[in-house]
Amino acid sequence: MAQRNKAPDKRDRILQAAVRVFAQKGFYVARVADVAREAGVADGTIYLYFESKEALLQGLFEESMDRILDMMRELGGEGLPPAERLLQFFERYAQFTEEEPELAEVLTVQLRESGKLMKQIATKRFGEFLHLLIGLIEDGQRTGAFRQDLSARTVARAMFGALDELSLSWVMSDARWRLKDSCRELLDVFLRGMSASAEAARLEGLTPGPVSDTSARTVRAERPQSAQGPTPAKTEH
Amino acid sequence: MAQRNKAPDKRDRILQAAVRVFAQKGFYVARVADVAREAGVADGTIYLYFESKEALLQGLFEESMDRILDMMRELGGEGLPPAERLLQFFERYAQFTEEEPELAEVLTVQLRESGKLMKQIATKRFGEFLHLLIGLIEDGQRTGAFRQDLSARTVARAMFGALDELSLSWVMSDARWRLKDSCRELLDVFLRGMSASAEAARLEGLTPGPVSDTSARTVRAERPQSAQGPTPAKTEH
Amino acid sequence: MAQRNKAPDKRDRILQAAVRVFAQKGFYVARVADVAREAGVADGTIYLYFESKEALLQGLFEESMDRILDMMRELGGEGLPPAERLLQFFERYAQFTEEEPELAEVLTVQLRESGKLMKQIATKRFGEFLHLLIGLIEDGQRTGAFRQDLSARTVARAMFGALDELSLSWVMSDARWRLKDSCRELLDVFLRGMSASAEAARLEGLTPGPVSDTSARTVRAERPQSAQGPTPAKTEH
Amino acid sequence: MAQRNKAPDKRDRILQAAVRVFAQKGFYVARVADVAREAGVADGTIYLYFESKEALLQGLFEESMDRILDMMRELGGEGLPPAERLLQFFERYAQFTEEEPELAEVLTVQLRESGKLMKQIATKRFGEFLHLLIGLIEDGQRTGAFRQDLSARTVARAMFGALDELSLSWVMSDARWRLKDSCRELLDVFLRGMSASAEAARLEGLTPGPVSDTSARTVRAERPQSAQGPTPAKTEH
DNA sequence: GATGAATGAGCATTCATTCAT
DNA sequence: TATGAATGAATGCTCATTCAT
Repeated sequence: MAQRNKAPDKRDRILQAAVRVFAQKGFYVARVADVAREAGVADGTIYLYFESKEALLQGLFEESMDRILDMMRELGGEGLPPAERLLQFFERYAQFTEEEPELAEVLTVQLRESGKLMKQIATKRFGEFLHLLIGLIEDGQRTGAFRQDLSARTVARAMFGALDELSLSWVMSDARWRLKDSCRELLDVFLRGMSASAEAARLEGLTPGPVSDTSARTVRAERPQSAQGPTPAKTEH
Repeated sequence: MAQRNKAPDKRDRILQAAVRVFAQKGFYVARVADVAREAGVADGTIYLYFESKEALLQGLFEESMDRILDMMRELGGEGLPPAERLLQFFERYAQFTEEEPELAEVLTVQLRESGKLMKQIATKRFGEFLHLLIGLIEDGQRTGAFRQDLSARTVARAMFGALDELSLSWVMSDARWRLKDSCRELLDVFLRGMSASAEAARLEGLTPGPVSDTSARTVRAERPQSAQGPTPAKTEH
Repeated sequence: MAQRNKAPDKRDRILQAAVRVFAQKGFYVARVADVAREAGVADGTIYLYFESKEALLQGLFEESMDRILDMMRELGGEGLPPAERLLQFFERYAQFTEEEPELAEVLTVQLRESGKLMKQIATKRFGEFLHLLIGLIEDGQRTGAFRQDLSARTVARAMFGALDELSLSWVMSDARWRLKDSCRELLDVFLRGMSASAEAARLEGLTPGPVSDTSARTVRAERPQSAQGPTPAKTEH
Repeated sequence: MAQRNKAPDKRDRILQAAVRVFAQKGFYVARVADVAREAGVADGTIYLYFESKEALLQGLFEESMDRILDMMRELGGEGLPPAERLLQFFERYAQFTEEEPELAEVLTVQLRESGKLMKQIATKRFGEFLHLLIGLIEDGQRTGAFRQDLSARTVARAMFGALDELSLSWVMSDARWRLKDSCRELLDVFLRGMSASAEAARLEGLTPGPVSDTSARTVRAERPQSAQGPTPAKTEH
């Protein structure tokens, strides 16, 4: 039966071992004995903390996602503009991946496989995660910073997919470029793409260094269709 | 070794059955006997056409990807503007997913898991796929339509990630909205985000219906910000 | 159903292929498909001539043994002394092995394994084979050439074992010495050992008790029975 | 990998069960499950002690041969005459067979099949075994007790073959005569045949041509080498 | 007769899980 | 709590045999 109180360090050691092993071999290929060896405990010990191999993955998933969710929830104060908060979101996501690539890989890959394996488990926390993004976008839409002809859900999902893919490709590649930079670049594209007024759509001030935005202003007039009517009809998920 | 002559229909039946079964249960959970039953053949028959369960997945992956790659390669004539060709790319991707959701699911999920299972197999064809996207973006950058301060590779990867995620979420949801619409919406965001001149970034003319394209021409001034200073430094993968 | 009339050449090709394949891989490791390929026929064709894989071995065994038995039966005229006929027996056996080492190997090895696999099949013909040897020895005993205190059956069996072992070791070794010479050498030992006239040949001093190497000759008294009658009581098989 | 510490009794129980099962059904026909049942353990338990079915046979072979080799190595003191030591060798071999007929059967049969299955494994220990015999014979040749015109290797191999065959026939027959007696009888023949002093023991009259038993002495001219020295040229293996 | 694609029973092996110590 | 030997159900794969052509 899963214990959460006693010898929490052992439980953690098992979880961390599981992260490493699952990242390296994949959940199905990894053996419980592999995790036990990596954790430095006996096979049976794992079953003192987790009911099954699957429960181990579930525990790993839940606790990791909780940490990520916590990290994401304390995004810079509510007062900050949505673009700024999105930047923080992206950067934290990148930072998390860079700091714990193995965990990121497990989450990234298993989140897919989970569609079959533990839909119910993942759904809840992933839903929350997604809703954080959706909320940020909707905030921007409310304040008028972001186009309102977009489905926040669609954009959020796409953002997550893009972010996740960059993250995965970073994790998979041995050569290590700056994931954070790529994420900023990605956000820049998204922000421009979502910008209600063309000139606003910049990473103004967000990117390090002096960036001028001068050409931005001239653009504004346009997006008639956004004015005239939602070019891309909001889509539902 | 796989036979391609004998009874091609049987080989296909097995592949199709594998798609259904793998989509439903996942590769590792699925039993070879499940595929056999679904295909209406004996267990052993599968081994007349594929060397192993893994080879079955590989065959499935390769042939599907080849079809997708073929589909993507014959994108509208070279003369069309990159934005238009990207739209076709997105639409075809969406259409493929809508038409063969089970196959899409297998590819989408396994492409991740493949990181462990069949990296070498997937890499080649997925690389080609990615390069199609990269090529389209680079074309746009060359013609001046797209910003040149972006890493085509990063954007392509992000695009794929976003597209893939939308596709997956569509596949996973039982309710079926119009994936193609979401993809258009997604492309709209990307095109605006990548647009060299803000005003040019439109889906104008791309979406069905009366859309004027006139403003497009004015845009070309080109990549001021890129000139003024690298807003988001190009990142590498 | 086994056919013995039509296309006898095909049946033979299969048998010969079986000899090669069984010799090379062993009966259990060899696949029916291996034999078919070696024979240049389709898998199914084998079953037109033999009821089963086991029947194939049986056929192979029976026909080979029949040839060997025929060869052994026409040993030099009845008039020849047993020793001479034994020599012919040994030489023919050696010759057969040298000429058809693969077949010899199959017979030699399978005759053992056959203890489990086809006791009944082998028994009959092997029994005949053994009886030829026994007959030769008994003839010698009758004529007084050979000691009568030996069990012809025991000696025959031992002879066969020795012959078989030499044959096997010859077959197994890549270097090819003259098997026939070894067999003659072997026979020489046996003939001396069986010789009725050799009064010197005794088991003198072999029985437990105080024995000295030098006293060997003098000791005889200690083994009165050896002196008085058949030293080694005839043993039964 | 095989464990030797944990529960040595269990490992032994498995080995003993394997002996019984392999003896009864033969290695290839026997199922791992049969051995498990016979040993009173679960199927999987076998794999805690042996890597594979084949490794089980190997372990069985090695440990048994080691026991036999040990038994044979401690033959009566070095001071005893070779004939005496050979007797002990034969008797121990017979005793071993009589005491552990099933093991003897497995070794006897598998030693043949091993030509294909585990040549490398068997070779080493069987080689040692053979060399014990060869050594005994060469000792006798050195002391002048045995003829020096014989290849010790050939004779040893023949001895083993004869011994093995007697052993096998004893094992195979349900009726149980005294194997030890047969072996003594066999040794008697060999000793006489190898005896240096037995002037009567000749291959006289064995060569083709008109030979009469009585004319033995006259014939010699035809086989000059037989007269002058080593009658049968020493043969090599 | 000949073929060889198809069959499916059968088995070695694995590994998540248990439980006596 | 912790252990790790033992368990045995589960499964990928093989291959002797069949039979439609």
